[in-house]
Amino acid sequence: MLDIKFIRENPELIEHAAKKKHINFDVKKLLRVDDRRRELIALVDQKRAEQAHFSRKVPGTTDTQEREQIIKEMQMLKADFQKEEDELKKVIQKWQKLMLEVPNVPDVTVPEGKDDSDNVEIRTWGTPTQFDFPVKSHIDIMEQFDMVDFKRGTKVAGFRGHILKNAGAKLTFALWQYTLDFFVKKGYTPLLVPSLLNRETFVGTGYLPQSEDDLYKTQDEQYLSGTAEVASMGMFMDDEIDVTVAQKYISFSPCFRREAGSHGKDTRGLMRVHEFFKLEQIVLCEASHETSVALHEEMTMYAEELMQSLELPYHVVANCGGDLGLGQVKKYDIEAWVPSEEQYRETHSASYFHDFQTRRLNIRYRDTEGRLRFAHSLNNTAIATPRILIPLIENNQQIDGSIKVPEVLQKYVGTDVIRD
RNA sequence: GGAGACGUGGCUGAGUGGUCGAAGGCGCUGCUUUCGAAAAGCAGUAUGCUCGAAAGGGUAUCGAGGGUUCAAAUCCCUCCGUCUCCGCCA
Repeated sequence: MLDIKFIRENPELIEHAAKKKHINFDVKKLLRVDDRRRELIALVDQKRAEQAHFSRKVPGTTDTQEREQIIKEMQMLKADFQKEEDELKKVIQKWQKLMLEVPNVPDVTVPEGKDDSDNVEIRTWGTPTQFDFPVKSHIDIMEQFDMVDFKRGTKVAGFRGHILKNAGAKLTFALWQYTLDFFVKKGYTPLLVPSLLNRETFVGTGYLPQSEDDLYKTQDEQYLSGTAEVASMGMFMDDEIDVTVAQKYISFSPCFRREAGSHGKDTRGLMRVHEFFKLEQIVLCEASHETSVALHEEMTMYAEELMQSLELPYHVVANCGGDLGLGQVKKYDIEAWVPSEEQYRETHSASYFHDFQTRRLNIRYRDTEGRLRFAHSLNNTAIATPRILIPLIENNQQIDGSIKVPEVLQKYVGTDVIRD
């Protein structure tokens, strides 16, 4: 959500934002509703003031006749503006609905484009792994070592179901523990948050009402979140927080995604599954663009550092306007090299929002002048399993069929090579 | 799942239809006093919307939403949450 005053003063910026993000949004319609809203507020406030003026006379009036006269007058006054009061209620509802649809303004450095094919590579690390033997996919390797059971996974969970076994499960636990330790050393506070959440938290983080189709919903009107970001931001809803020093959290949760728009995409393997696990970086900071940018770069750097420590070749792309969410100002994706596909695939996604989320969630802090302000929020993947297993296993396959374990993971896995 | 109690400002705690955004206390801020501090005294101390250049004005908000009424913290309904007891389960 943006500040209505800002929207009113800069309608052309919102228009550009919608265009750049390839989102349909009619600013003029919002402004018309806002004009009516303010008109009605002025009118109703004035009538209410009149009413309050008379109302205050009632208790001091002991004369029954006079008293009844005042009440009669007030009855007429009330009947007079009941209509406007009812309309105001409706207009405010309409206004709030539209306000939730206003896109945040993307940064000028965000490249133009309509989808992920227009994302721009900004740097690479490492070189795509070279093999002097036929490369196997993670599916073949993992099935060979009984690290995964897709057949029984779909038996119990349906389409995209999978069960991690043996080294597949061990590697996963190792990655979680390693990543948690990594970020705790960076000063992040660990959180283990729920995924089964109420609607408000999704509206607050910007996932609803836009992406209703992507979420699983329960019969109790709760939703399953696709990222720990939702609970980690929602936990501060309506709070006054301290961001003298940016608050940094490393947050773990199961994640659920319906993948409604991706039927037929990545149907095999661990690339795109309905249920997975993720450690997420969540940061709340003061309302300063410079601070947001600096922290955005920092959290991206940390993720890169983690990838480097795992010895995984990757590149970083700046997401184009059309690939940004409603609330995102700017986003970098980290994509790891996947040998079997001979291309980079997304493993991390780092974005900042300015006060888009905190305004919806009402998360504020006091600045040095003592004024209440909406904080800024950012988030980035720390590690997402099982997806990260794909580049991890494929890039580390050996000619003898075994899988090399990256050095940093060895103490967590308990071996330097997986061979049976 | 059953029975009951409760939800008021930063905290505590009054208020059961009318001059109540809300007494008192605590805390906090400023001033007075003091060499300084404490204590004391005085003053101030919520947030949103809206009008205004500002000063300031208006209005809304007592868990949330709806209703009754000229008027709701107070009455009615729904929901959410907390606590106590019982039951059930890990």
